[in-house]
Amino acid sequence: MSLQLTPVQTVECCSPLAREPLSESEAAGIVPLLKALGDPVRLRLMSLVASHEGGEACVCDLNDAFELSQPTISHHLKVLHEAGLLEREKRGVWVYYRARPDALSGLAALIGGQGQ
Amino acid sequence: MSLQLTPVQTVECCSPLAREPLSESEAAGIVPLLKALGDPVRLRLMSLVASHEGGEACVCDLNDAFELSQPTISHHLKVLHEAGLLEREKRGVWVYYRARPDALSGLAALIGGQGQ
DNA sequence: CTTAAACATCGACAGATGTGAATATTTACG
DNA sequence: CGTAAATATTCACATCTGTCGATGTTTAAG
Repeated sequence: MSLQLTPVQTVECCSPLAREPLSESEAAGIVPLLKALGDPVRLRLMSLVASHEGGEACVCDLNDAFELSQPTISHHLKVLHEAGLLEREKRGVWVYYRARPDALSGLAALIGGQGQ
Repeated sequence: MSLQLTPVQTVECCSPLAREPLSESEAAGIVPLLKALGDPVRLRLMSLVASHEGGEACVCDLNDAFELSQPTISHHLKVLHEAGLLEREKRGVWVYYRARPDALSGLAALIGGQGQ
């Protein structure tokens, strides 16, 4: 006779990434987020916006934080925006970027698990 | 008279990334991890190893999971290893990779905060 | 209408990166 | 020792990416 084992402790073990192999399409959905954050300027931009008072920051403020050209900062903000990490809002001549609240925590849950 | 406000709820608000702007050197320390995971093959490799029974996987198993050449997989494993995400152990002719337990959770805590 | 300021887009270029073919290295086995 | 298998390394190449200068677009002010 064959012994049938039911998977018990393996279900609630850890993060989705460590629970079972990511499919090709699952990976393709997460990679753009990691790639967007995998640049020192963009990671600092993300942190600057997220930690800024009111949860938003004007591009003019962000430009001053780096010794980079304005087009370069604009490019990085576009990448973060297209990845779904930053929201854009134009008010007058100024453009404000706001960190999407669930984007970072969602990514963190995928990578490291929310349970610990 | 001036009203002095003490920052109360702002201290334990959220992830380190959203609490205060990341310094240049802090970002430089985190970026290699995100860059290593910001590739679809490497993200799936990481997931394959982390979710594999025993927490480790042989390179021979990993090669079969992709339609890529053996040197390419070897290259990606090297990147993950040098980023500190995978441990290497050679046993006989085979090389086993093991997911470093705290690496992923540490990264997740930095990005999304461990509080939620 | 003209001008200036804030931000985005375009074009170009150097450097980084993913990939595979060829080759080297290490280990086990006769 | 000789051979085969598993993995790493080297080399070359096409593509992607970060950056900047120049220019375009939008908005406010005069």
